[in-house]
Amino acid sequence: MATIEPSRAGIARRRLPAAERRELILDAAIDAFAEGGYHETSLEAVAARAGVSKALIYEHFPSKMELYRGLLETYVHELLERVTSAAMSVEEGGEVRLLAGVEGFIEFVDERRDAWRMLIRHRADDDVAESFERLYDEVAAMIGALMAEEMPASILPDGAPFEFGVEVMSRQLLGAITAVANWWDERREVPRDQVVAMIMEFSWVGLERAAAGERWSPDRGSG
Amino acid sequence: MATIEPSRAGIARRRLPAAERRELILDAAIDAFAEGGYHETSLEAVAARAGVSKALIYEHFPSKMELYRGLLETYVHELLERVTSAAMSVEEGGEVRLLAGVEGFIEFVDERRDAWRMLIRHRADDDVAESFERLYDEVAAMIGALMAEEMPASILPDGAPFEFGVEVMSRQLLGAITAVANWWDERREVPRDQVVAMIMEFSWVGLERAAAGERWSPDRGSG
DNA sequence: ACCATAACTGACTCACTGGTCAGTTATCGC
DNA sequence: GCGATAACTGACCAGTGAGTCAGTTATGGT
Repeated sequence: MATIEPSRAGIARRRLPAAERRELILDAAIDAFAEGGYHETSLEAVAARAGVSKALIYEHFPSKMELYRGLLETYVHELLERVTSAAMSVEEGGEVRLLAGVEGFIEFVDERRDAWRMLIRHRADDDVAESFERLYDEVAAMIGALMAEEMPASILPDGAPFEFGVEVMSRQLLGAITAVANWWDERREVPRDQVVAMIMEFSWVGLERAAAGERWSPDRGSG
Repeated sequence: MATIEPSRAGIARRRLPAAERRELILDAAIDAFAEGGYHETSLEAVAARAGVSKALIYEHFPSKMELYRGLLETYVHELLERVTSAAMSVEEGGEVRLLAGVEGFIEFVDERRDAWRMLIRHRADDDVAESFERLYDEVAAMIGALMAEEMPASILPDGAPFEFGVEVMSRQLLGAITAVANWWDERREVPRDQVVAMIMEFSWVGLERAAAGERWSPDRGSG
């Protein structure tokens, strides 16, 4: 983006205060990692994109890994925060709350495109995968908590433990949302509302029935 | 697994016919890649696991990438084949067919644990990601085709093109299934049938309603 | 028995990249 | 002005890993 040529008035090229430079590096890093993933992106490439030397990056971050992980944590947190606060902002539970949460999620994907890509695309090595799984776990847990409020205690066949069913349900929901988000990422022309609607269409009815105590049973599938 | 020590009777240690050795290398490669992903797994490690020298691998495969991609293609194909034939083996459509497809999918995950992990875990670099996306595309397309048979022409809000809604629906389904499969991968004590039931529970009711022409509408979410 | 061939290997090259360090220079408080 | 300090860099190191090659040896067909 910003070519660091001294064209821009010639002032303020080098010697930024640490905090600012740090920010620029962070920006460059999101771009770079979103584009290529962790392993494919060399620190040199990040440095080039930020218009600084690789060595400078080490003055701001202890290692490539920490830089990446920091980014991850930040955005995992932001996504989580958005979904949670969106869902909590409505009084009612159930459908309305789910809708709010989904909207918060999709909003994040819409507005923080690079961040989303970085989160979802390449999970890099096991170290990072762990951070990434935390996103999944936390979001799923949150969804689960919301769902738990209004679900009967036995949505799982054969009376398995309660949280069990909720856990799996929320993971499926998250999986479905993620799938749509990724699809959407290459079809941005589809309006946001429609994306939300498609998610609700697929997910809500199932959850609603489950909440009402209706259960799918294998017997139904044999006639 | 097979330590190549000449302990086993001492016979037939080295000098296998090419086809057999190739198979052993392939097996070792699945294990290795499933465990660590593409980038984290060195060819040397694969070689060690197969009990041969790295150089020999190059007598069977042109590059690490080709080896990996070959594996991917093979299992993508197998998964696809399983799901398709399972779904096609039932006469009826709708729920029964979905059930069969899901069962086929979960069966694959169950029986080909390593292959599943290799497919899902680390998508490696863009080259591989492309192959991987094909899996998603193809499975989604297949599911979509099955769904299309019995869905009304307008499950998408605002009358967007037909395949559009089916495409997204099938992706959500696939996303949900994948999420459950990954969850299950660390909880193998849960019986297979229960996993299938949980998927049906979440997905079917939504699809069923959609098939019946019921649509979720944003209006519902405002009261 | 023997040799042509195919299986197989050790030891190498080469490129890349994370990380370091000694040194250079802008900048800011005085 | 002028040092002290903080921003910044080029050049380097060390580890790693893909891919190669010249050569060794088992094996099966005659």
